[in-house]
Amino acid sequence: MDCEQKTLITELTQGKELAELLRNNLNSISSLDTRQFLVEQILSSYEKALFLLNWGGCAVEIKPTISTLESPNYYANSSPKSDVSDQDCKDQCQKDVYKKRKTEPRWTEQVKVCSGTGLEGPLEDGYNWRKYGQKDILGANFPRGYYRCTHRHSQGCLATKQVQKSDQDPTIFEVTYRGRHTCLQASRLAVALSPASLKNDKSKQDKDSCQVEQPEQKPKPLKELSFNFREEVKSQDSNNVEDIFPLFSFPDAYIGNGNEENDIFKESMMENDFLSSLSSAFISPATSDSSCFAMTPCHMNSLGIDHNVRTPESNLAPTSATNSPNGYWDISLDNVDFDTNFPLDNPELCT
DNA sequence: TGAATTTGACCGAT
DNA sequence: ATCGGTCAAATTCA
Repeated sequence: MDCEQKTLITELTQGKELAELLRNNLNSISSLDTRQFLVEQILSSYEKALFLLNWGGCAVEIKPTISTLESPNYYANSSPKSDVSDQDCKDQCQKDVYKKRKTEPRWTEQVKVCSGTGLEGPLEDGYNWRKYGQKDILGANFPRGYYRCTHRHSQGCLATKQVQKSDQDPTIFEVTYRGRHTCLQASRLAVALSPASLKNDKSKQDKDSCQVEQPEQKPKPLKELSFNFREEVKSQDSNNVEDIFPLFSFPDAYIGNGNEENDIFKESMMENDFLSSLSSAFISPATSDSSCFAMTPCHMNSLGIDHNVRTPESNLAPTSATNSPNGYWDISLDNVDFDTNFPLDNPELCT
């Protein structure tokens, strides 16, 4: 086993132990700071592990994030030339941003809309999105809507998604996600767990129904909690391991801030053993990092819901979780549960 | 009145 | 030159 793998296992093991520690702390009266510290440590471990998987090597470096790339200071500080005009710098920044965005993790989720429920149109995925464009796509019957995270400017979150009604089945929306959410959308959970929202969960989609350009996503309850209103069909479309191991982050509400809603959350977690399911839930690429309530394909299977997996670039060619052209996807969802037996030393995973 | 959406223009990739 | 993705001014909404 080489140094790379050892470091990787060390980081993942550390992350697991920290997570267990955090779980124990949830039952105690430990301070918020303690729990936040644990969360930060967990995130740090996973970030390092992801870096190793992405770039290899033993030395863990800090690669610039998108937000830092887009920061004017980043380029100002990184450019050795002082005589570069502002315009040149701006142009270069723009080019690099485009390049970087092209390398963002990307995956597609298909959302089947159940007619007659009053919930036509893709339900929100728990994040707040703002529409920034719409395009007619060559060869497609329906336009494609472009959405970015509402917190793009306030928190520098660069997650985006594209929503397009399927040509084959207009009841299916193909949602392509790009980039991870780096924002903290605490309202997602707080709202979701409020008794009122749970009571009135089915709601307010009427305005947007049956429009491709519809999925207006203002802060609303987590629909993953009522996933029976839709089927999710997910697919992988990325060579980026972050799709498989999306950054695991807790919104504020997960961490706890002492308010009533959070108490409800904690009770809910204890009652339903939510934490025990997080390890599998958070690997759901379609819901990315903090969508801990999302159903993974495994869950869907367990519920007897069919799912197909396909990639846009493969032109709808059916594939499976274990049939990916890229090596990372060979880590099938069935195998990934952050079990201590996770086969990191399997050479096949590194091809 | 601020936030969200619409839509034509612009830009980079191919 | 064309296409997909993004920007940003205008418009609409709450």
